[in-house]
Amino acid sequence: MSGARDNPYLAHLPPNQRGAGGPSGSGGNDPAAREPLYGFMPRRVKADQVRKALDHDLNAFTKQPHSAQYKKILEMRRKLPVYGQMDEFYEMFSKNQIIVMVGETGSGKTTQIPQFVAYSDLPHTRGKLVACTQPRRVAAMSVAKRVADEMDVQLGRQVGYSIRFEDMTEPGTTFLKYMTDGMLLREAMNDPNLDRYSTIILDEAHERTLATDILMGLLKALAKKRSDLKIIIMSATLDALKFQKYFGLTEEGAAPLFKVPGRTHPVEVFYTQEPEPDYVEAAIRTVLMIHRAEDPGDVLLFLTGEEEIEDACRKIKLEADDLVNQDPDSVGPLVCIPLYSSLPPQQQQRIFDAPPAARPGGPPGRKVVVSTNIAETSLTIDGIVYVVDPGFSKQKVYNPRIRVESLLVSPISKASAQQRAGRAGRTRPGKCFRLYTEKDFMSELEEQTHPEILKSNLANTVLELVKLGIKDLVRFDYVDAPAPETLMRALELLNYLAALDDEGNLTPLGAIMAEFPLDPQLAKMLIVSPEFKCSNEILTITAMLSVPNVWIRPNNQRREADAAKALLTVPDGDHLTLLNVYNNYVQNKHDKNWTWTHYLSARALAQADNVRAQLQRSMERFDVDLVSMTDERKLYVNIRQALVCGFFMQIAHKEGEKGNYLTVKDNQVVALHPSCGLDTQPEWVIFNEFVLTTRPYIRMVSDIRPEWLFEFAASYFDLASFPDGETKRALQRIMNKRAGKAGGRVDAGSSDVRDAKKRKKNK
DNA sequence: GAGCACTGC
Repeated sequence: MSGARDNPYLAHLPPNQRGAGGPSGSGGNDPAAREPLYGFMPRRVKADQVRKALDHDLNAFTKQPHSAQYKKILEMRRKLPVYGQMDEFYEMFSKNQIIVMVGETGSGKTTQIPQFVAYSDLPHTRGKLVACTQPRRVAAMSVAKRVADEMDVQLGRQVGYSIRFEDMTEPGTTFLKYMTDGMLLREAMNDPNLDRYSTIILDEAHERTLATDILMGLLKALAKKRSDLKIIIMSATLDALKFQKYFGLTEEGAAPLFKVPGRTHPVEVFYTQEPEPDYVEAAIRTVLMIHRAEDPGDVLLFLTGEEEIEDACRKIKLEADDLVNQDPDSVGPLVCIPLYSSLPPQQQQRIFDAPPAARPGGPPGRKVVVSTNIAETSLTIDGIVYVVDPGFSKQKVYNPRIRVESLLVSPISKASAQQRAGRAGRTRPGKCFRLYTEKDFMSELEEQTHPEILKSNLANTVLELVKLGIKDLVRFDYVDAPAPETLMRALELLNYLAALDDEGNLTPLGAIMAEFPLDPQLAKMLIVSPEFKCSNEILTITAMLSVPNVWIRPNNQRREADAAKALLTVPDGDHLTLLNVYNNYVQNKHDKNWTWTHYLSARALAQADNVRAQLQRSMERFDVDLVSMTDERKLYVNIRQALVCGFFMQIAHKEGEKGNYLTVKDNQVVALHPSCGLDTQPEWVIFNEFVLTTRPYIRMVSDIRPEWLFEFAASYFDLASFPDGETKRALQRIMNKRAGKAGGRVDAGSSDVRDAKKRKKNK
């Protein structure tokens, strides 16, 4: 590849001057005065050239004069640690295809490195883009905005972002794109070579999200195929060596490491002398100790969940008030603010309030934020000087045997503890109080939090990988390989859903399922629903099942909330209730108080609306008809039949009269969740969720007819494969009764929808 | 008669 030929800025130069760098000085005819990128050769750019371009009167990418704001921001950028390493960066970037980069908080890597890359790749001259992925939507949006300001361009033009529901880019103009990792993975499904990109940067790789892990595997393979593609993996320090080894393209070689110092303040860490038997009690005690004895500065306490947090906030407030009552001069006023994701945004904003003002002549006030892990990565609170870390968080665990994900309060990792401590040093030197011993920290805590790929049901991921053309899932080059049983369970499910054939190849149905941003069961149900003349309703139910719980139940208004819920409940099943709630929501959209008076989450319902619209677009794209029927009784039957086509593996059978159910095949004893709206206890039910809390519950439950199981999921309900037991005997009785009657229907579970459509059209 | 760590498509 010839740099000179690719670079339009060199075209007007005689060949002997090409690549020599533009002549300096300014004269009327000096091309460098009109062209900031004069003499730049893709991927051979030096830091000196870039510094000159940044100081140029004209914007390198728009050719417009710079704004006054640009100069101000540039001064701030010059102070970032990463800015001082520009020479080193360009040297390493020019010589290597893959770089691993570590930079602590405040190094500026997320905003600066993609810009550095843009000056080297010159993607705008080659119809390419530089991508930088983020695990979270808000990060992608806010970083893109910041970088657009730094580059003095309008957000959505040269610099943009792409997240679900919002594509803030302009094809042909945008050359620097921030995006969620999941979004890039989606793009890879339709463009496996990711040809649009000249460089791909995976930021926050140490968080090890499912999407980032899969992308790392894909990019490693892609690097061998596309020598022009450069890759940068950005991570926290502790994981760097693992990534360097993983991305070493030769047997012994490791990818080079680029290190950027952070710019944070020191944090002094304290441990307890003895293990604490009750971490919540110890945490409250520590917060009050800080309030009495430490200098002014806000406190961040990490707890595990909503209930624990609300409880702790009440207790801290009570005890702090006690202190004031005993001796008004001893301590200042204290506010305690809870923080967790299901809190409405308005209440989340309270964490940014200033601490309470001191009483006249009294000690200064203090703000205490009591938070889940959301404050560890997703939200940053300035002004925190003290962190209290009991060392626990709720973590997802997956049991592939019974296909159940549950949440368990577990000890955090060293990496997580370090991240928490770091939250104390953002504005000035801070202190971190760990409510465990130093010995336990050293010997008991794991180095890293387990990556998501080891803790999740992989049905979705496996379908994506197969769609990406990965044939051998077991031998795919994972950074950390999931348990073979997890992969087997996923393959089995996809085979029963007819997304994969018996050889593990993608079926035409599976190819469509992969295009829907849904769990495979939901995708299957939605795609077959036109056959049941209820795709309009199934679309709504699918959207409602894909968003957080829409019901709000405040502790002090439980009865009112339950009464409001009863008004919208359909006794035939929770799925029909969801449909009813959505339809009522749409009918009452003009009434701003409607969601509030019905104890419904406006946020979740708006999200359902959004998801529904997106899914509807996908349906149109793949010719899945949007149909409905007028006979309501028949409609309710058909909806539940469509449910069976997706969730036939989640059936339970009533055992005895005590309200116990037994799940089919797995034979787990479960109960209907108390939130379930059924007015009777039907013999056969279909459920969406299995939750393990005080006892095993099934949630989102609807009444079904057992005959449907044989009718719509014959291959799964082949009784020869069933373990002996009451469930099998009950199914056997129904089977025998059916055999008495003549005829049978096609198993929709294994038929191909597109063929079915064609058959219909040919009639 | 009870929950919902956090993301993402």
